Amino acid sequence: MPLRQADVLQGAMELLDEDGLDELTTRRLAQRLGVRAGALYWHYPSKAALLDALADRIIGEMLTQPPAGGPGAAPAVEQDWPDRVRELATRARATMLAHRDGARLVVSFTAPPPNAVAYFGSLVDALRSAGADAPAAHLGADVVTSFVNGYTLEEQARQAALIPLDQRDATFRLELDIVIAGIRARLLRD
Amino acid sequence: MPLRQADVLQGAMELLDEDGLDELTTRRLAQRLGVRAGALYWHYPSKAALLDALADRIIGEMLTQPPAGGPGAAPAVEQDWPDRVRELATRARATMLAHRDGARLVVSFTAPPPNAVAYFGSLVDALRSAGADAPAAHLGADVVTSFVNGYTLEEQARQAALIPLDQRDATFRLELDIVIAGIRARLLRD
DNA sequence: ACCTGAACACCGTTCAAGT
DNA sequence: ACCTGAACACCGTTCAAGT
Repeated sequence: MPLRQADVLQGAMELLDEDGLDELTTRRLAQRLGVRAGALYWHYPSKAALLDALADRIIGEMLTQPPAGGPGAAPAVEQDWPDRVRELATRARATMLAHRDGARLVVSFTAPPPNAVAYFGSLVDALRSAGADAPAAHLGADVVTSFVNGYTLEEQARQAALIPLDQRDATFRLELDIVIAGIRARLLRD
Repeated sequence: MPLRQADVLQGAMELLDEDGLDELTTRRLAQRLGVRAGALYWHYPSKAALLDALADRIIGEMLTQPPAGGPGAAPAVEQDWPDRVRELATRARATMLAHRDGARLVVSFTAPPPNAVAYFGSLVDALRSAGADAPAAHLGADVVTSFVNGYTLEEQARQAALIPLDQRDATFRLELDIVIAGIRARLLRD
């Protein structure tokens, strides 16, 4: 049976995880799919478009459920905003680290794809729920995003396997808390 | 007269600024230097090594004079630590923006080259002078670096020319101040 | 010491033609 | 609708041989 777009994307994901971004060529991907390189252009207009779709798929893995009590939720523990921001930031980093060259790929799209917009929106919502107005929440979401991307990009580039993961986790957590403290001080008390 | 390593680096810098990182190929660089591609390998062992050198040269442009009153300096205004951090962060962003694909290139080296180490050291010194102990200063320098890199990378990627520069400058400044406020709260008062 | 010539093993992309 | 075959215009890198 013929290839569908989803098969191409799936193959690209597997090739990325196995061999990394530099080995993810149209020819190698085509070979893995049992097809010639030219065939890919029936499914995606360019390699760049395929990589954008791949980035968006990875970003999709960062998305969590909305904050707390939806309909039928226990009235229970409302997650406070720092915990919500920590959850989103932590998932973003973990997701990028889970894929070879994940940070490099995620940071390389040209126009923000749907899931990137959704992710950013979750961050904005968390800050609005804490009392920030729209411009402030946008600013805060942007600092968090920039920090997480910059941090993870460097971590992944320096093959940080030299430092054990739990230690890197702790450092990330400490630095993230600095950013959160800054948001509290400058955006939620001014 | 024959080419020297410095000529090759200079040519690479010019080609980067004119045409961007994707057009910076060994063949095009060689052509600009009046030489065949293979000749470059007498000066640099690989294209990656050349790009590392180029990144380090750009990072060198971020370095400023050490903080304040050296020998013979006016006893005058001692720069306080937030201003020093702001200066370093602002110069880093401005330098990356000044070169086409500057952020992408700076963020892509494998092992931190000399100027990157020096730059990071300046940031650490600024925080130590503010009373942070060594681990805290390191943490703080790292948050600033991650933030600046993540921010500038995205800014430059999204061809942010849509938004006027002075407005982007203002946003950067606001977000940087959030990071600085976090450092003050978590590293200089605990 | 520094470079050429020529090759090797690749790339992304296009497109007539096939089924 | 989906793919092949074959080409086009490139890559980075190596290395004998030239000067």
